[in-house]
Parts: sequence; C-alpha cells; structure tokens
Amino acid sequence: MHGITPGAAATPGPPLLVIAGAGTGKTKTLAHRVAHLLLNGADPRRVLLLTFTRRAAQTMIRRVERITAAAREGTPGSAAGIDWAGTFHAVANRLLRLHAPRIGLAEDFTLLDRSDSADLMDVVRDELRLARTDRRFPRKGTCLAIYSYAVNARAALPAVLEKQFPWCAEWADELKGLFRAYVAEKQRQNLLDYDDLLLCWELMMRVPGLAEEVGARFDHVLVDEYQDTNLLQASILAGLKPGGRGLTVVGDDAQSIYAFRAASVRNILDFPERFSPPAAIVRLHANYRSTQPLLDAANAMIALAAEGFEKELQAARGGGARPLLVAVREEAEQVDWVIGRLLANREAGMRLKDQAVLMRASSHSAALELELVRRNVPYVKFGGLRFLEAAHIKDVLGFLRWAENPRDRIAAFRTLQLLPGIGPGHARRLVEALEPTRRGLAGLAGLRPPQAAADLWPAFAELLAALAASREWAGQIERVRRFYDPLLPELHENPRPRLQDLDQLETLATRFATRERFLTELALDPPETTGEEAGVPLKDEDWLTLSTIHSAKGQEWKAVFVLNIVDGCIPSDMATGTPAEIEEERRLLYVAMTRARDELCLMQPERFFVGRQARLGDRFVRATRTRFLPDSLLPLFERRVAGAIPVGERAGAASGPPVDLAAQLRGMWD
DNA sequence: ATAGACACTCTTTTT
DNA sequence: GAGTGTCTAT
Repeated sequence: MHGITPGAAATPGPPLLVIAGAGTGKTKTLAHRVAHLLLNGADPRRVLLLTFTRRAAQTMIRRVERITAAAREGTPGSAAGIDWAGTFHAVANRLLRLHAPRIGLAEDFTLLDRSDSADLMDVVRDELRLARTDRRFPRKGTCLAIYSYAVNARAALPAVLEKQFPWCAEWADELKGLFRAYVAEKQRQNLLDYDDLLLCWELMMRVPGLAEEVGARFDHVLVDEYQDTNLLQASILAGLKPGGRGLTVVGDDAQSIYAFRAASVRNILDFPERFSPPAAIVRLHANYRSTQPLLDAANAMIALAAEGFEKELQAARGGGARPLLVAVREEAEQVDWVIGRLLANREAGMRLKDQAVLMRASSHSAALELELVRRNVPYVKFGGLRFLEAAHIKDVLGFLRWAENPRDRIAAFRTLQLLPGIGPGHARRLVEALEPTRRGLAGLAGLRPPQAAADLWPAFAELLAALAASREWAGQIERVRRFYDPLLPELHENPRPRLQDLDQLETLATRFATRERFLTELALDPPETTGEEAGVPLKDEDWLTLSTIHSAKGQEWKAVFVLNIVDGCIPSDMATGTPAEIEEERRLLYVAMTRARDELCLMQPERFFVGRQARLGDRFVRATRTRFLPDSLLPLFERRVAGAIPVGERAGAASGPPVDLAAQLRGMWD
C-alpha cells in the first residue's frame, strides 16, 4: 500500500488507477497518498478530493490529518488546509458560485433537492396538460428519473427511453417538450437541481480560458469510489486534467451499484486508456477486513457473475468461522433471531456499535425497527426516506425558502396551500397577484385570500414579510413554528413524532450561520434519518446500525446481519428486467457480505406476510433463497434453522406446493 | 371553478 | 401509507 507513489511527489505525476477490492484498505490507501503528497510539500489548498458522500470526505480528511500529524510528530499545520474535499455536487456548488457570472448564472441560485425537482416537474407537467391524456403519462418521479438519467449519462432521450425506460418510449416527444419547459422554468426562477450542478460544472470546463483557470486551481485531483461515477463526472475530470497529470482514481468494479443513477463501470474500466501513455494501474488484493471463510463465500458468490471479476480477495488475518445462512419461517422469526443474536453478541462483549443490520430496501427493516423500539435497543438508520422528505419538514422549509427567494414558486405554492381553503387554484392566483405588487413578500398583506383562510391571513402575511426582511437567522424556525405548529394536527396524521422532528430541525439550524447556508447545505448533505427516537443517540451511548446496502458502502462492522436473502428482495423485484440489472443486484449482495469483519449472518425467511392485497386479501407468499446463492455454494456456509420446527417435518412441508389456506377459505364465499 | 373527500395504485437504491 | 386522479358539493 505504500510505495504506490514513486519518488517525492509534490509535483503532479502521471494518472493513476487503483483497483482496490473490498476491505483492501481503499480509504487508507487514498489517505496515505494524500498524506504523502502533503508531506512532500504539496499545497493542501491545491488538492481536490472528490468522494461519494460528504461523510466519506470527512473520514478521509481526519485520516490524512492523523497520518501527517504522526509523521511530523505533532507539528501543527497538517491537513487542516485541505478545504476542497467533498462530493462532486458539493464542489460543483462551490465552484459555480465562484464563477457564476462568467457562465451567465446568478450566484444566488437556489438548490433544488430531488423532491423539489419532482414538484417543479409536476407543475410544468400540469401546465402542459400532460396529466390529462387518455393514456397514462409517466409520473413526476419517473419524468425526473428519465431527465436525470439522460443528463448524467450524456445520452440522447430516445436512447435512454429505449434502454432504461422502454414503457415510456411512446411519450418521447411529450417528454422532450416537458424537459424543455422544465429547464426554462428553472432558469426563470433561478433554480438549480442536482444534475445542473454537474452539468454546469461540465459546461464550465468547456469554456476556453475558464477551464484552464479552474483546472489550474488544483495540482492534485483524487477521486474515491470511481466505479460509481457517471459519464458527466468523467467528462468533468477530463476537463480539469486533460493530460491526466495529478489525477488519481480509486475504486472497485465489483462494487459498482449505482447504475440506476447513470453510473457506468466503463468509467473505471476505460480509465487507463483515456490517456497516453495509459494510466498506471495498481491492484490491491490483500483484504485486511474479513476472515478467510467470509471471503471464500463472497468470492464464490461474485465469481458466478456473468462478467468475471479477476480479483480473489485473500484474507490477511487468520482463522474465523463460516458465515451463517439462517433459515427462518417468516419475518417475525427473522426479527427474533437477529435481535437474539445481536444481544447475545453484546453480552459476549461486542458493542452494538460493532454490529449492523443491512437490507436491500429501507422498508425491509420495518418489523425489526418496531421490535427494537419495543425492547429499547437504540439504533440509527441510514438510507431510505430522508428526514427532509417528510411532509412536515418540507412545510417548514417551504416558509424559509420562500422568504429566501421570493421568486421561488415551488415554495410559494406549498406554503400557501397549508392554509385552509387554499388549494392549487387559489395558490396560483395569489402568487400571480403578488408579483405585480413589486413589494416582495410584504405585498402579501394586501392580497385577499379565500374566506376560509381570512382568519389566519394577517399572521401569515406578517410572518413571511418579517422572515424575508430579517437578517437575523437565529429564531426564524421558532417563528415559523409559532404559526405552523397549531396547523400541523389538521395537516398531517401522527403530529407528535412530527413535532419532535421539528425540534430536531431547530437544533440542526443552530449549526449554520445564515439561512442561505442552512438551506443549501441541507439539500447537499441531508441528515440521515434516525430511528423512532429523534436525533442521534447520545455520544457515549451504544447503538446498533441499520442501513440499506447502498448506504453501507465503504463501511465495516464486526458482525453483519443481512435481511431477506430471498429472490424478490435481492435481487429486488424491481430490478430483474435486464441482465445488467440482475448483475448489479449480485454486486449489491457482494457489497453487503464484504462489510463483515468476523461474523456474517444471512437471513432467509421462507415466507412473507403480504398485506393489503386488493384481490386476494392478506396472505403469506412463499419465498425462495436468492438465486445468487445456488446449492453449489452452500458448503461455504454454516446452515441454521431457527425455531423449534423438527427438521423432518419442515423438509416435508417445504417440498410441497405453496398452499394458501386463507384464500381457499375466503374463496368459499365468492 | 375549486376545495376537499374518496378511491385507486404502487411501493428501490441516492447526490 | 403516500401520491395520483376523479367525483361531488359548494
């Protein structure tokens, strides 16, 4: 891991690709390389570190600091100077605000998060009367997904539709018109969505003069998780460092799991040949994380991939037991087994913090979460529905957004409709009536709302005018809440936990100096949802981690449980359309399995309770073990059968055809 | 014309 | 359990 940087390397060297298998110390390698550059005199302010998440950037900086501090024996200075570290999107946001005027952009643009973008898409969709067609037009989320994919893959719409969204192909013309209007609307309102951040950065790198200027800002550009970048991002890098000098990318093609976001494995596979002479390649095989039996299982599983991976991970550590493959009758038993095991682990001295439960989809942990709460086991959950997407959070943010950017019609629409008697129609009329007053939000007071909203209107108008005029950020959320909290029970169910979320939002807000910073940073770095209890548990407490596999990327735990190792969950039913999708699901399982250091438990429920079935009512459906673990791999696992079911009885039952007794009973009355 | 109740569908992964 | 479209009473 050392010596991959030949010679003293403060001056940018030729491009380098590091292919680092799971657990081979990818983060450590990158951190050491950065530290090495700094120790050899590289200017930390001229280092650009691009990571997949903000969290990864923080981790990286801390490690670099530790390494340089150790090497310099505590001499201050260290890596504290690295201030260009973050996601492509966050760095884009910063560069764009710096250079906005040069590319005809207002520097005070508002950033749309994904659901805002979808809402705007919906407004445009509605204006174009696309919702009113005889055949069903794609929904706002789908429209946005198509748009986003085309932008990020730098592909033409017809090709994207054909390959990724064949069921929408008939709407090619309408979608094109929709996207044109969507872009126009964003420009009119001074809004940028996630894709625009990358897109504008890439465009910036095509402007002669400006491209060189931005590229010259950095001597060294290092990119983590390169297998999950898309063509737009590759193009940005090419623009930054056309000859590749000073460019280092690190990744693992076997862990590419973001194709749905237009990430392309080709980026990493084709990287060396983009340059002449081609980039040097370093491959890391030694795994410092897991025991050999766990790696044997993971290696064998991924070896069945259609496109072979040549890496065979070798454990640097000795010993270890085979992973467990635990068959349980149903979800409830899965929950019992997992909780029983992880508490037993804790009794044996393994903290909850050293354990994690992973799942394919965020919702798969619902039953587990209920039971964890009931048994007072603290946990933090990563992935899934974001805090910010909860309706009540968006409501409060709507006030702030509108105050921040009075031109922001999305915020205006949402906020107005919180009042009784105001729906889309009145909201539109009010927004249109407000513009000619030219008094900004102060003009609200002079408008006439519908009768039902008349009582609340003066307070509403006063609040927004005050927020818009105020320069003092502290206390703004509290002010919004004085108006909003009384309305909440009318607007949403379960007001109590929602009020707690708002408390959390208020606490969060104190970390930011201005409203603008707060809104932007929140969009770029949304706080991950936590469990039932609001807020991350206290620092000195011990807690369990629940995470989607996607969000678990790059992390590790001593013991890892993976839920629902079952066809339909992994691979997800939603992702079995194309062979490429199935292969990505296989890599997803690989990522999950390689998160474990010492203990890996794959949980396989044999049937699922399916509620709310329109036609058949509630029932059980049988599930089969994931296709990624065929019988030939079973010897690599230790098999367990949970519950007190005699093995013989079980085998007999499992071999019969699925029986749906409940449906039969109901069927008697049809 | 429009707000609000109602019924119906679909339910992944994320910057 | 949310988001979407439709129906109905104003």
